[in-house]
Amino acid sequence: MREGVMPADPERAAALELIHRLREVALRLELAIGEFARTAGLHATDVRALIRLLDAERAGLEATPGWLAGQLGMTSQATTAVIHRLEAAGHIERLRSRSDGRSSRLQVSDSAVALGWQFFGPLLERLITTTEALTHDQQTVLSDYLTTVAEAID
Amino acid sequence: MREGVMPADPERAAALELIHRLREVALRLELAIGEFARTAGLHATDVRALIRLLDAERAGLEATPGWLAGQLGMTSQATTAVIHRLEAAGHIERLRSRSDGRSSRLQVSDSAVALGWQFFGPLLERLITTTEALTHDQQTVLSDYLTTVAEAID
DNA sequence: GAGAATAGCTCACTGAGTGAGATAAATTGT
DNA sequence: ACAATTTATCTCACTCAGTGAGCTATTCTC
Repeated sequence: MREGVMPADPERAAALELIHRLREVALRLELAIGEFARTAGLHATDVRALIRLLDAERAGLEATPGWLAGQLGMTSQATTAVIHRLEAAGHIERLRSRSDGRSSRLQVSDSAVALGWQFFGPLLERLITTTEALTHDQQTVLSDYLTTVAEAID
Repeated sequence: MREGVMPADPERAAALELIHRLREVALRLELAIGEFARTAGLHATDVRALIRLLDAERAGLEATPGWLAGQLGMTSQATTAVIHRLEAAGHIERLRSRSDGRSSRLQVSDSAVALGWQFFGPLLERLITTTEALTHDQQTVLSDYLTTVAEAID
């Protein structure tokens, strides 16, 4: 069954198993996002956009439509549509960028944050509990590993 | 800035940071899938379907259209379309299920595996190297954590 | 074996995302 | 200072992925 792809190297097999588990988590997160989108009357893309906008806010970056397009891996036109949808739903506000007159600053509204908190709150609490149960050293290992993986994907 | 969502509890803040990092990995994986889909002339959904089918094969499960629909979080009609696209592209084969005459068994073709290996191979090798660099204990911590997280999401 | 439930499909439709091209602000060259 | 170029975003027309309604065939239940 698919020889050549998974040779009988136990170390390698264990590493693959772990990577598959990580992918499994990624996939389930994506499904959760889709489910949330459905309950909120949004699309998965819209939710992903909101998440990225909140990330930008947390990191202190200025979120512009162009930046968002890059984050979503979509064209600027599609991103324009996403922004219009989110704006119409009252989930984001478009403020003028004072550094560049062509661009605009995107800001997530409090209502959107509350909505996300309502849906993802319980899950997040569970995850926090799970994470806090780890020792500081274990958390460091995890954090370093995830950082390395994120860079490897890019 | 968004008071109340992230209180000044250092333990909690560290846990949140870690969870955000995990989400970051999930997001980048999704982007990589989208990029692969584009180069292969497929859609992100199609690639996700192939991944799930390979997962099923690895786990020794019989992958039916209905099962796949559930895995993708989509309707059965949309899944039918996905299957038709993948079948037309020669990436999967439809075999008759002998346990249930209404259903069919989906099997990923060798060409699709080769295609995926070609694109994700280098990334996978990097990830394996990163993962193998960990001690056995560290791998166990990671594996357990990821398993718990996956269950928490469900 | 009749009735209910289940697995998958076709059809008609909506709308998300793309390509081509327009507009307007910023940057560069002279 | 001002024309030429580049950059950031948007509009328009179109394609096709995904949904809802409803059909057929097979399996399960009594």
